[in-house]
Amino acid sequence: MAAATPRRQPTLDEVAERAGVSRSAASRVLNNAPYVSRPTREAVEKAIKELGYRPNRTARALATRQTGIVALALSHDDPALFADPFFAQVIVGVSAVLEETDLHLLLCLASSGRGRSRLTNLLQARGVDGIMLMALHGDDPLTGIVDRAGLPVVHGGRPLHVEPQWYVDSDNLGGARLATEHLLALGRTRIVTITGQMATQVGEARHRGYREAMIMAGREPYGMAESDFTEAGGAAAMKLLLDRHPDLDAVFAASDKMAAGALRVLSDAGRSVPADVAVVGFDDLDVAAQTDPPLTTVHQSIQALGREMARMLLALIAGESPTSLILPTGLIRRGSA
Amino acid sequence: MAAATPRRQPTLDEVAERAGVSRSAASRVLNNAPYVSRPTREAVEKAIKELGYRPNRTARALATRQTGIVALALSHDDPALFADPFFAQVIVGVSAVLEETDLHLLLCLASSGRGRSRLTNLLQARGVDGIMLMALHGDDPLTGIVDRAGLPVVHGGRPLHVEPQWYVDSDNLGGARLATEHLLALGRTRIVTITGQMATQVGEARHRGYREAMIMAGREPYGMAESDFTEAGGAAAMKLLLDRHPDLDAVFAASDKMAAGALRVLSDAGRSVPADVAVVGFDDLDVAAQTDPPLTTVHQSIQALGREMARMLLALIAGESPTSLILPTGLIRRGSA
DNA sequence: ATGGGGACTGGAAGCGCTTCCAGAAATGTC
DNA sequence: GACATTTCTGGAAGCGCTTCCAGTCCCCAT
Repeated sequence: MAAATPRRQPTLDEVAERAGVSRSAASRVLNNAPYVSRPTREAVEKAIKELGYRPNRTARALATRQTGIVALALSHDDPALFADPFFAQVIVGVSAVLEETDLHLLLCLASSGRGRSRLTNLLQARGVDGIMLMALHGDDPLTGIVDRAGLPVVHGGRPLHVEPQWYVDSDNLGGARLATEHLLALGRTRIVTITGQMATQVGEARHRGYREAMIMAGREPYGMAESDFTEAGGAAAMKLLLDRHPDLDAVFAASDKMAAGALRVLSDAGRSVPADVAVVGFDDLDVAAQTDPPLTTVHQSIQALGREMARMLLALIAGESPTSLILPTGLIRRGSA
Repeated sequence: MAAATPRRQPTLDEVAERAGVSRSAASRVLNNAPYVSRPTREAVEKAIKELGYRPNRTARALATRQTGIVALALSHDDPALFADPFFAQVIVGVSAVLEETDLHLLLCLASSGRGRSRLTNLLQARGVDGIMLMALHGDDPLTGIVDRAGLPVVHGGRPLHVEPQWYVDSDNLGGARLATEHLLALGRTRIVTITGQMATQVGEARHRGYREAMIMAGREPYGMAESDFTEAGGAAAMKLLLDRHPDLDAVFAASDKMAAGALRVLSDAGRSVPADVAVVGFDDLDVAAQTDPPLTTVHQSIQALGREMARMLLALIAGESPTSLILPTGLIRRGSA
């Protein structure tokens, strides 16, 4: 680089020499291993301070076979959709836990083929000590790649048809049930649902929660439209449902964004919320508090998801056998239901 | 870990042995260095394939003194505010460039003291080959830490009172001028501004752009209120300004979120936009297209910022001397002005 | 005095790769 | 056919750390 480094960083050998001890001794004080005498320790510490010595991470990694780095791999159809605050929340959660350790976070946006092969490479080259994976699609090839790596792997959410050994997931099923039960408790009977993509585990689980709640209450599922978790998608689905079931009196939308779209359509159609139609969303994003009326929704903590993923990975790396987690969701009552 | 790795990954020595050549020869084909005969190359390639060999990243890093990792360090007062899509955009831009190389991205959320010392450590321990820094506050201690590391450093945005050697920045000054000039061209004369924090370079630059445009047009700056880039802050500032300058006929808000807040207050106050009051924002976030009326604003591409930062860092690592960049901003005309 | 056991120590062998170098082999030149 | 080049090769020395191991030293019970 153009901004020259004045001189090499000092090495452990130099520290040892200056302290008048062997390199092994110096290494021992560095890792504060047992069997180091007071004078040795002090001499080494003095030398370290005087030289401004910092152990070289790479060298240590080679010797210990531990890189001190864990990866978070994110997959999404559209790389630009990484901008979804969802991912940011995961990262915040993960970082919060890692901050307490001396592990660092490597971020892999692995949507493209190129990204996937980079990830494969990273794993096989033992570039990280473990990996957290958020693959949102059912049949994401990442899942296989990562499981084959022979490294500790924690999944965020579950792929559609397989149960990974270690995962952290939100209780989507339970949350959707909660939402639907709330609507039923309100006396609504003609409850429809707007689902996310049924090809994702999240979409499927939230839909199943709705169905189960309806059936448990002795009712047939009243109507559903598959959408894509977006506001525009939610609006389109709502139009469709109004058309097919003009007498609907409640809707459970599997995401807040879709709920927001639905709210807009309902208002345009002259239905008042919650009087004519009660609406419940899912996610409890910021948007939920800002709709008109404010959205009753199912809360899940994405930061907590990130945190638990990181904790689980740490445990795995430490050789423990943690158990997979399903994080609780809860109903937040606001104005729309 | 509990999921046992079946067996060690093969090493280059084993590849060499199997191919019947020396380790140096094998290394040469790996890095396709010159002076490798056809038969040697083929024998090694065959052995690699048969063994499923992958060069160990750490070992290579130690030998070459290049980790193949670059860091992106983000600093913010409130770590939770990392959820701002701004950062996600930067990451998307950076990743897009890195994807074409074989460098990986290490993400450091370094708001806390702990985060900062971790970063310091990482740099001094030569854990990365270079670093990109987004320090939003003027006197962020990160700036000093990073500059002292003796590693290639690229700044995103400029700290308040210093000009880093290598940076990429949006043309905040020019954009603010553009916005104000647009308002002037519309015949508005009583133009006020809502600024972001003046302790940040962005806040200061956008305010200066407003002032300069006013003065160039032969007018005194008509009124300003310092805010904090948020919607709530923008609303509060707008109230203040309406109070102090009831006859204002235009407002330049230094962020779209503040503009959205201002719009809300104006509408509550019975002022129609743009008839009574013209409004221009800054950033061109998604929210700008969704306000009522849609917001005329200054566009800047955060992804491009990320991309250019990454490119600049690559150049620096390659030993070149790139030149700092100021990315253009442009006016997007929508309904509010 | 004697031996047994802990507390320390430094030498040496790695970790898995790159790279320098001296020399062998192949090629070219007249 | 003699010589200078050029291509190719493997040995060996790193990169900067950890860790095993065989000792040395010292203290205390016998």
